[in-house]
Amino acid sequence: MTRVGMVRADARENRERILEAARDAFAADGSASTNQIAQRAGVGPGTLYRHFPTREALVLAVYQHEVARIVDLVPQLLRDHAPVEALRLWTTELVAAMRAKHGLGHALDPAAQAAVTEQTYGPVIGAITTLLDAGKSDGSIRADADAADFLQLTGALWRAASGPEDRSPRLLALVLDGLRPPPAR
Amino acid sequence: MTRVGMVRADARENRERILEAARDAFAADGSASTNQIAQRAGVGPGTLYRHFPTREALVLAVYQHEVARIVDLVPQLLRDHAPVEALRLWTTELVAAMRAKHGLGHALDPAAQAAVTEQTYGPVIGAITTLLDAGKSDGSIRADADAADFLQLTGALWRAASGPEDRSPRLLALVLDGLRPPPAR
DNA sequence: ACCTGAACACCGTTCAAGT
DNA sequence: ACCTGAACACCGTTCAAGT
Repeated sequence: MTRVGMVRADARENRERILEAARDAFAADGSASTNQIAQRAGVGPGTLYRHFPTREALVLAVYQHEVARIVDLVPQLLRDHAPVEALRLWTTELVAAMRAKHGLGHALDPAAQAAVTEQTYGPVIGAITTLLDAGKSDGSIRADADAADFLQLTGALWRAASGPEDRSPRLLALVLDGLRPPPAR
Repeated sequence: MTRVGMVRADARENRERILEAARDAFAADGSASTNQIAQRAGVGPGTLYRHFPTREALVLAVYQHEVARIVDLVPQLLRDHAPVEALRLWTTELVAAMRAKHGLGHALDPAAQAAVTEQTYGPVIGAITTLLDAGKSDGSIRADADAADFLQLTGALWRAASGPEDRSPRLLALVLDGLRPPPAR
């Protein structure tokens, strides 16, 4: 009873091992070759190309995997911390990941970069919205705080993180202060 | 009487032709190969590498050439236009050039990108300072306008220019309005 | 001094042959 | 259905041989 969507176990395992090898290889060197990654994953180059039809597709998959991981952090953070602190920790994680993966971006032409943004924008906005809503509920974040605005500012953060000294924690603190409700009068 | 710094005429010509071929090739396709460029310039690959020891060095030279060209535009613009209009035209040119060369940036690792910035920052700040000073002299630009601030805002401009519709002219108009002196009271 | 172009090691990608 | 790995066209870069 073979069904559509049925995948052989070895194929699924190979896919996972290639993705993992790619993540490690890219972390060490953004310009790691597909053949190197295939070898590191213990598969032939043909197998890599069966799962990811171009180098770009592989890079994109690594990005999406990373974004999904960070988005999934939200519930745990909200369980363990107050909303503003959860938002601070989550944003720190996001900036660190963007910084680590930044070298990868250079391997992508503008079209591919647009694809990444499009694929990841929704989930990231969703995560920020959840975090902001938690703060709005308990009054620690002002009611008109906007997720898209916050993400825009986050873009400035990772540029600040790329300098000689990492000024991003200070900037992040500043932004978070700006989200606090105005003092009652 | 051979002197240090003496260069054979054919060498100088080759250098210029390679640079020109590289500029054209990169404009069409940021990932044009060095061998293609050498062929386009009518020289052997070895000649290209004699003048530019790595691909990166060639890309850097193209950038610097372009920035120098734009910086050199300033006197002409100030002769033909009022300071604020000169600044507007000059910035438009800079943003257009940055946009055209943006694909090139992707071919550079972060270290090389830092090198570009370092090499070009001084002259660009100089050009902006000249333009702002002209406006301060005739009272069309406020006295505390700062060249570094203006350049920072320009960075945001070429990001705005990369979107589906080019919002940069509107943003530039806004920034220029901000440079006007405060109304007398 | 400088130029040429064959050559090198390696790249992303393909595909015939296997299981 | 999926995997292997030799092979292809091309990349950035080098270097012996020419002028």
